[in-house]
Amino acid sequence: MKRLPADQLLAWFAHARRDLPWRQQRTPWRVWVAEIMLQQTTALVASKRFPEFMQRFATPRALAGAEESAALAAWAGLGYYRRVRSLQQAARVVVRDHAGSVPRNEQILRGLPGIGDYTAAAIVALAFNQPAAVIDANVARVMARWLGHESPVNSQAFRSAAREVLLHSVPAAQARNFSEALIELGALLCRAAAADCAACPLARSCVAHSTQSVERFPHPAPRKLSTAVDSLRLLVRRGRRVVMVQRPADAALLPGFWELPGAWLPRGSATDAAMLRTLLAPIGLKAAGEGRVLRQVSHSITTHRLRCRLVEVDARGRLRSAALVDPTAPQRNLTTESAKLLRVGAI
DNA sequence: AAATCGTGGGA
DNA sequence: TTCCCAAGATT
Repeated sequence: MKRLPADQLLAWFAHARRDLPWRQQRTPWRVWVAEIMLQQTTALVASKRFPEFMQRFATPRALAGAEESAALAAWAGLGYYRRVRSLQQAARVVVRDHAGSVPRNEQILRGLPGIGDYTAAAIVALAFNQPAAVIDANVARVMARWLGHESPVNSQAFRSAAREVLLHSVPAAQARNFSEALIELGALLCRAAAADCAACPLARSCVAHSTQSVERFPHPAPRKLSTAVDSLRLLVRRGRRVVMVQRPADAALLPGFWELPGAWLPRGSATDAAMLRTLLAPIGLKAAGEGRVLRQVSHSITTHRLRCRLVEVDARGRLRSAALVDPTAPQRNLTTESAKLLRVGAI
């Protein structure tokens, strides 16, 4: 079987390696948290948030013992909040079943909430220097090109081919550097849009490069289309505070988060007095007048593109199922959409 | 197993 | 502005 040129890869990594926060004081817990934070999140964003999160939750035990709202607050703005909820659940399992230390076994790790094939392999390799098939989007792209594999990167055929080559190529004592080097190679050289083959230590043996077809691999995934939505958010003042409501605990989207009262509406919906009445009635309020638009921001949530308008409304009534919050110092976990509407300048 | 979950940043 | 991407997991 073809084998990746590990020595050349490691030599390249030795000088190209970026100095990222999670590569300092490497411990299993720091590796784990970093891998979760980096899921679908750029290294630039994660590097700004990682140090503070680790300071706040320095051990699995620290996170396990915290309130969920504190964990969410430390994750605010990173998105995919299920990640931190799962991480906290997993930390509790580790405290309960593993005396608070991160398991070294890939299968045990794989069974913890929020840890899939990639993250289990990454922890084993990067934290414990054990050989594993660490295949993230970067490595998948590198391997698809290097092998010239025609199958989609999420196919079983490609995955098993890549896994076999990786496990056959990884130097037993260099699992950490080898695995991290391939990720780094994908991030720095073998990028999706533009590959820098001239600098690549794998180019000599790369099928895509030798056939001048790097841009053909991997085959692009079909585009998911997004929906345009108008989000109407109401600003109802009570002195210095404003009315906020909490999303249901079983909501598919952002469960348990607080936000300004309002709704998502089909793009172009009328925002007349009747609409205000409909939105305010559930929280016991009755609008006086039509309200006025204070500002508009754009935001997107997975497949939805939101145009968010903040409408100030005078309303009376006895508040139900809602809370009064100081918008300059919100104590609760807000949706980013509402936070954006309140953040832009003073209201 | 295709659809869904958030967000910031760069092109 | 708009589009696309970024160290995936879950159902």
